[in-house]
Amino acid sequence: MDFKEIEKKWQKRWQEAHAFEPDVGRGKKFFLTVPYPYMSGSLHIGHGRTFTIGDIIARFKRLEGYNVLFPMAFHVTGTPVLAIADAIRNGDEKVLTLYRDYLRIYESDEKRVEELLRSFVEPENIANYFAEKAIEDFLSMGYSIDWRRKFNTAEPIYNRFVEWQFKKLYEKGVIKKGKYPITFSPVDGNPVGEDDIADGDTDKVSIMEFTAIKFGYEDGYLVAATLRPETIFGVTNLWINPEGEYCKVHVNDEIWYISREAAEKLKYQKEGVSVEKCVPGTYFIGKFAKEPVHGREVPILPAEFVDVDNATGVVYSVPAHAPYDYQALEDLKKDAAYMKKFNLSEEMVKKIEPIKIIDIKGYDMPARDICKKMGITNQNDPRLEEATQVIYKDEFYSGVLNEKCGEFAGIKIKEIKDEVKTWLKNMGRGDVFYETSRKAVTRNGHKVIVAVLQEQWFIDYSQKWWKELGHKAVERMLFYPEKYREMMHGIIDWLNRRPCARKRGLGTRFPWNKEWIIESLSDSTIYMAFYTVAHIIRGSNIKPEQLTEALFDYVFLGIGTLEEVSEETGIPIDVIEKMRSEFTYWYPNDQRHTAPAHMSNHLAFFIMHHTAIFPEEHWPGGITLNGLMIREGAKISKSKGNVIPLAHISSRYGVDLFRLYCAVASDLDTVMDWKESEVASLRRRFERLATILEESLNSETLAEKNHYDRWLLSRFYRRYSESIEMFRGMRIRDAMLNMLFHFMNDLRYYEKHAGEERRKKIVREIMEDWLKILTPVIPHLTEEFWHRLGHESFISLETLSPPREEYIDLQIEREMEYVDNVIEDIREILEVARLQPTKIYIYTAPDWMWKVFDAIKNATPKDAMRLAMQSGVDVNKGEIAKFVKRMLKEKIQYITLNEQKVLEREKDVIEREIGAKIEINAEYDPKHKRSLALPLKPAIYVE
RNA sequence: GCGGGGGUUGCCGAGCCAGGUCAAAGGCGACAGACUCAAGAUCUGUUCCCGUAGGGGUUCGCCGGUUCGAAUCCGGCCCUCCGCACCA
Repeated sequence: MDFKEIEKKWQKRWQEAHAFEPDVGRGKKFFLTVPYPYMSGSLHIGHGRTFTIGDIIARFKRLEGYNVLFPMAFHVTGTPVLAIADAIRNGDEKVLTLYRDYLRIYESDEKRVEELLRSFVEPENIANYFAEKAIEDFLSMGYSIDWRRKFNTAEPIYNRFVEWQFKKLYEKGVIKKGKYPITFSPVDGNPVGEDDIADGDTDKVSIMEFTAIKFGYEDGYLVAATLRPETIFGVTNLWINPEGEYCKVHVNDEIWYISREAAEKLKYQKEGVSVEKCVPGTYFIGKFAKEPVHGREVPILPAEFVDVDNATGVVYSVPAHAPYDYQALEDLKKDAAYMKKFNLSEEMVKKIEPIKIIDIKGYDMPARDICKKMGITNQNDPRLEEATQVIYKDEFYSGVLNEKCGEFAGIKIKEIKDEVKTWLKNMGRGDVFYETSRKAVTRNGHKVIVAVLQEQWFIDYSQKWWKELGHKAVERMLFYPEKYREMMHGIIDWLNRRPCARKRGLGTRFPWNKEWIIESLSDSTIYMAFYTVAHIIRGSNIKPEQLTEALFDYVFLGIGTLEEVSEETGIPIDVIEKMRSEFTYWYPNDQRHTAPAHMSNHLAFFIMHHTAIFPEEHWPGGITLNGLMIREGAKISKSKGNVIPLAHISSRYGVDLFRLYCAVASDLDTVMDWKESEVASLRRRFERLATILEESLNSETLAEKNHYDRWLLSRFYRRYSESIEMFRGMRIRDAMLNMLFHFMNDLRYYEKHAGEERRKKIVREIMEDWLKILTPVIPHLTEEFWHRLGHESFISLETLSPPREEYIDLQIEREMEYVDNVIEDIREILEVARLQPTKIYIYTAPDWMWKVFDAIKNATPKDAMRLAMQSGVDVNKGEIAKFVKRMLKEKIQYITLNEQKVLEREKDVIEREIGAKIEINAEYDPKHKRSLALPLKPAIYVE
């Protein structure tokens, strides 16, 4: 069979017939979405898993009789394609090579490749080209998508929709403006994300908030930074790096003294910062500054451990609780020459004693204790970092501020930290200084600092009413796997304010400030609603400017009147009515299927924005998720060179085979490994299926049914019925394993007993039902056979037949199981006893045993003996007791069965399997085996 | 750090949520046999250990607990994977 030809044929026929373009109002509906892909390149098999599962769900829902809408669009919002276009314009060889490779997936003419590549200097061209190719890819995968509704997120009509969304959010009071710290590259003049930072993916850079504490000094403040503001009560001195350079900085109307590096950073963190002059660190050493709490004069001392490029470059010393401070002070006290170098009075330095301000069990003077314990003897010992961590943790969780801390005395550190911070700020002596969690540079080697955006726009998710709505929605939704429900509750709790606009990128301009572009995740939260009307907007030639707030209010929220809206927009009443009815028919989005990576951003926003904007009946119905796809154990990535484009699936593997692999290779929730060896063995299985189906095409059905037929039909319809339930419960893998692997094993078993010819007939008997249950996963093959059977309709649009319960016959299945058990027992005996049989005798249990068995069939082990004795059989009590004990031990499940009859019937089969003659219940019993027989477990004697 | 998973017999991977019928599905691999000139495909059987009669023994990350009984429930420990805000 030419699978490729079959694929193409049916894809074309579906398209020509507009098979998957559903209209409003045909019975119960199901609206399924999968997030649109970002179009910066071609799609590969990793993406393919999610879309394929989505399509399988859509197709199964059609089988169940739903009117299914499965739309798709393209995401082009954001900066990546801009960066790519820039790189191409600048002749970046790596990017050129990458995109040349992408183009060669689709283009065979090298001249055309170069031509297209040159066009990619325009970001829109990249997005448009790959979006167009993605449609081809999706079509070639047999996805049942309604393409009439496609759009991309840079289109004016979509921009209007996003603007509307933001207006709605603004009305709810969740769009806000404020300051926000971000990682930033001063050289590039841009914010930097994880992707822009060298090793950012493996070694994350986070933003640390230091408390800057102002120590009175000359005409201003010497500003020390700390992560432990509560230790201010224990300050004994300040540390300055004598090798560093420090500057006098005007911060609005204040004067700060901080390191040169810190001054540079501060310019990006505060407004009104200017540097007056800089001097060497030595300039300050030996002088005094006033600590802010009591105004004590504390000396400024030299320390090499101070990093001028970390926070303000000024450190205040708390030798009682900070190991670095303790050790630096000890070092200094011992080094007379060093003190002399800086003209420090030895007496003054030696007088400095740690001030203990935190009481904690197990420590006398924490910093000293730990340095002694670890054997640290100088301030350059790298283990000081570890010591600091230990003390910090211990004090944070179990330390209590003591009487030296004024109003904060007696309170645990973890409860008081933030209050001390606020207290200092309110006194005008505390401020915030942001620093990166580690030294970082961009991929181009430019320094990364923390900058504070002064006028950042946010969506404020922190509001209580909103979170409550979010939780309520999550509670009502379907989640599969179920564990993600709890996770989503957690994410909603954690959501805070999120910047929603940036200065660069493609997308929608921010309605209240056109310099800003709405950020790419914030513009993709409720767009499923747009699918319901996109084709009407396009089909009726509605201009972007006609898409007013009033129009969308009417269509999506039912606010206003048709007449008013029609008058305002100039859109005919019937068109607006159509839009409104499309929306109300299709909404809510019943199921959204994607990957778990989207949980904490997109999916959370998806839920939250729906709850803020739409009434409850239009909130999302459910979220289903599938894990990542990897290849031969490795992550799929361009850099690894192990990418298989979706466009190559058809020729390299076959689409149905790929879809089948997606369905059965692993559960939805687990990582799926694309392994060539597994694919190959699945291919054999798939081709075997095709052969079996093909062989039955022209076969007659069975005129009369024997017990083997009844057995097979029973197995089939039981599996069929189970699989429908599995599909409903999103257990796609189990459903398919059942209908394919397990049922094909049944067929093999059947063929062994009933023969090949009969198999062909019985397959013909169940073929329509079999094809239907398989069609969501392997639509092309099933469509082909469906039509070869003479059907005119598309199987893709057929409805499942109800399982034929009348065929499900547990008795017949048990009988076969019984026979198999007998065969297996004989085999085991032959093997263990190493016998070459000449003849085998089988003895079934006597009638009285069956009577007792029947009496105790539902009994608990406790009651069994009593019931057995009361069963009224005329056998000696000891016999009965012995029998009951054996039965309890063997744990034989009760079924009614005439053993002798079944064995007689299957005699030929057993003899063939064993390769020896058998005799049932013969008088001959030389080894007295007959007495070992139990119901359903006959005694066996081999000669 | 915060949050969420997972550790099962050669490998992959079910089962564990609703404890017993679990030596534990299915696939792959391996071995033996049938078919074939041969190979491949297909089919049959075996694949934790012991066993000359259908039996017994030891397993489901480690330690302990609950129970008549635990891969399955509870507690602790070790290891591992994933997500974490301006990035689509």
